[in-house]
Amino acid sequence: MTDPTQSRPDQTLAFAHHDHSHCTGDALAQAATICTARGARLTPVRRRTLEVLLESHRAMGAYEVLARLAADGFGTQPPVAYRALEFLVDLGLVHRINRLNAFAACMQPGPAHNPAFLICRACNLVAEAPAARARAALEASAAATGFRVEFASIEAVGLCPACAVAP
Amino acid sequence: MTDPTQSRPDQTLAFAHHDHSHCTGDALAQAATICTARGARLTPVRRRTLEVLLESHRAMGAYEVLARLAADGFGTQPPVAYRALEFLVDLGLVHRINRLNAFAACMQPGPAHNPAFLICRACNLVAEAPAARARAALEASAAATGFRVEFASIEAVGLCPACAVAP
DNA sequence: TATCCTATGTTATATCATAACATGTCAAGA
DNA sequence: TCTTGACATGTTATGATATAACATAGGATA
Repeated sequence: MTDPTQSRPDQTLAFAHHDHSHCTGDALAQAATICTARGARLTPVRRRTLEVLLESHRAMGAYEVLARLAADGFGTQPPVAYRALEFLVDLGLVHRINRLNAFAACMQPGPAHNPAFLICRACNLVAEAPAARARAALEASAAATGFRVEFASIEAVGLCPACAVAP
Repeated sequence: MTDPTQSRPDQTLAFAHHDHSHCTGDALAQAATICTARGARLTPVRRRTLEVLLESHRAMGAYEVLARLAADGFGTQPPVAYRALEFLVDLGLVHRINRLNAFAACMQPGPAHNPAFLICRACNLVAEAPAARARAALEASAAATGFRVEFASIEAVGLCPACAVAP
């Protein structure tokens, strides 16, 4: 069950080993498409911000992202990172992980993609998991109190398969 | 006059009008019981911290709590509030709302109480909703990737019944 | 090419959180 | 009773996260 070589549902890259440069390239290409479709501009800082997150494949703090941007010759002050991140979050290309005050690139950008996050407390990798059922359950529960859910964040902390084996 | 005009599931006080001083008293009494049972001390600062949260019935930032404590003659520096809050969170008497970087008193303290939070974006009230089903769905989804969930936070933002009517 | 909108950059400051250490309190055991 | 040790409370200082406000630059288009 924790064997990463087994076949699995296609919704998530999860924690399995995979050709990371490949999935990074895919996500970047998708990002460009989505930006074009929305009439938004994937400028150099924004693009680089997304790349940084895609390459690390984990949640990064804004200041950590900023350091990378500064090293690449972009601005050195917090708003540079926060603005790029906000842009990407608004387009659904990056997710904010509230629990960590951090940001992670979205692995399956697209409409209505609104996953749960699985945060490994040992290695800090963040994976996305389908959350449709959990959201449905939450909305039913909320509806019983008359509350109308507009947005929900579902974040789990635990151990990823690799770390569960060798903690 | 604890009269919600309709009957509802008993798990949550939710957003219905209710005798707030009454539920505050109940929660305080429960808190004392839980502390005793755990061999922990509900000291004046800790007790007052819980009262402040119970009275407001919404999520409050640590510095907001601190201001109240300082006004009541307790310490004036951040650790005073953060330590009391941490103590209460550890005992399950207070929840941390990651999305808001804030804290809210637990309305149904007790074992294995691990609700979802419903945050009204208009009036900032926070209610708890049963999350067992949503958690089960999340765990199933996570298990499919081999991830072992140890803790999950489920937070929804939206409109409470009152604010949905008169926004 | 003048103009407007957006993006990028800066300085300064707000907000949230914890490390490190000093003092006080209280109960258990010498 | 006195000592001791654990825990609680308080402080100063600093770290970490985030945004407000304003200046400059770039590109699209009337």
